[in-house]
Amino acid sequence: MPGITRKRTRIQAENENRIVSTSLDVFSSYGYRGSTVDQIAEAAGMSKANVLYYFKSKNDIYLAVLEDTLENWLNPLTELDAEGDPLLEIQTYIHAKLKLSRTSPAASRLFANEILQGAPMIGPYLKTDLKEMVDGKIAILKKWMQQGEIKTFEPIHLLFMIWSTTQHYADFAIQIAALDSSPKTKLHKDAEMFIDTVLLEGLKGPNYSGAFGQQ
Amino acid sequence: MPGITRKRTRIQAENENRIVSTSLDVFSSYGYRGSTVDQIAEAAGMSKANVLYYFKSKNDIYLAVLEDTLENWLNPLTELDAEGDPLLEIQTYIHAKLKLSRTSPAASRLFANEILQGAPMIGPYLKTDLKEMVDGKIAILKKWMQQGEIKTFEPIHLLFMIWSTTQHYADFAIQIAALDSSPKTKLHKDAEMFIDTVLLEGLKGPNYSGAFGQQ
DNA sequence: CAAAATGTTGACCAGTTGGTCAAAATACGA
DNA sequence: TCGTATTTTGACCAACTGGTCAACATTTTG
Repeated sequence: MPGITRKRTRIQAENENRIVSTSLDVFSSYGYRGSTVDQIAEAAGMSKANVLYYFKSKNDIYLAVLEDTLENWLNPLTELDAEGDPLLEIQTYIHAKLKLSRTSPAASRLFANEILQGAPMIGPYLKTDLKEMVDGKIAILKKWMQQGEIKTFEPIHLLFMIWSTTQHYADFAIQIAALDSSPKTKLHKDAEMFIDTVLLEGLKGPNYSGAFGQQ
Repeated sequence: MPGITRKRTRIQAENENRIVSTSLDVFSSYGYRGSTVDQIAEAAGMSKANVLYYFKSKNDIYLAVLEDTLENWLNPLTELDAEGDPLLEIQTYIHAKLKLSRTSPAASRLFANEILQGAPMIGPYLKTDLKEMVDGKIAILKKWMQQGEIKTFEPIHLLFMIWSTTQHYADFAIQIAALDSSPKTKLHKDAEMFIDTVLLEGLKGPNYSGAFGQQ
């Protein structure tokens, strides 16, 4: 049994990685309920029985995929630095999230699916670890507001706007493709320009004086 | 057979309505694949066989629910008026979408699920009817840009930002609840204030002179 | 190289699911 | 009230799904 053995063999490592990485595509496309172990097995190029030799249930595969993706997906927010220039920090965060949306749309859709279905797996994580990190970042935003660097508002809504706006390009890619035929590089460049222009300009507070110059 | 008879009887009308309206909750909570006819039957308070007497398949129920919801959900955009004050028109649209997100979160989630799964049902609609409407509204935004009423950018991204930001409060309600414990009325009021403050301010163009006054 | 450990899979199983059908129950018009 | 049309449902079916298992294949190791 792979789980109990002291050392992971070469084949174990290879196959577990293969299952997890190909499962991301499957789960993100069809959701948990909509994905079958047969689909995963075919995507990974092995038999269903073999998939279930490495992960004892479909749910275990799903958990492994979530864990594998979660850190990467939420990482950029940790970089938001209280000591940096406020608007530049926010812009950097936005760009990082936009880039993730472009390079890892499947990860975004995996989470969107999970949350839409009521976050049955990551619900507890949201209320503890994620909330803790978010609370820390909210404190930073509040400080910037008090310093007059950005406008004053309930800070969590800025995070919601950044998350929703950037993730939209991954989660609703099908709708976007139906409405806009421009190539993806142009689309994402335009998106970045729009968000920079509007959001960052709209955030500037009374005492703002930073890398963007006063207008 | 209910579909063929010339007149819909009272009972037919009642039951079909009941099935469609209770199915919205089911489909929006679990997605198409995750919902079962048994769940729908239980939610509607009748036997599965009876549900399938009124709709010949699960897919037909889903289509009826989508059709029933689609119009309502996309309606506010039609109101965006080329002759109105630009920022006021946009603000009105944002408020209408926020209100829908608050009063009909299930509708929002139904579409989010459908789009996430690749829009298998409404894909064609997106490329024709919706695109046509959106193109018309883009033309209005371009006019406002040329008049200097709002900043210049690729206009479709404003729609994307409004859609994503407002729908986020319905689609990601679970995550929001995990991160923010304030009552829903406060949450939505704060959201509206934030979006008004930041987005509308960020949109103002060089020649702007409207209901909001010059700052 | 041989035996022990690990890896692989077809066949199979039980539970679920979408959908059918005949028969019973109810509503309704004359 | 009675006969016809509509409504309702329990029993049933075939396809699908997650998961098991014994037998076979390959890799690793002494």
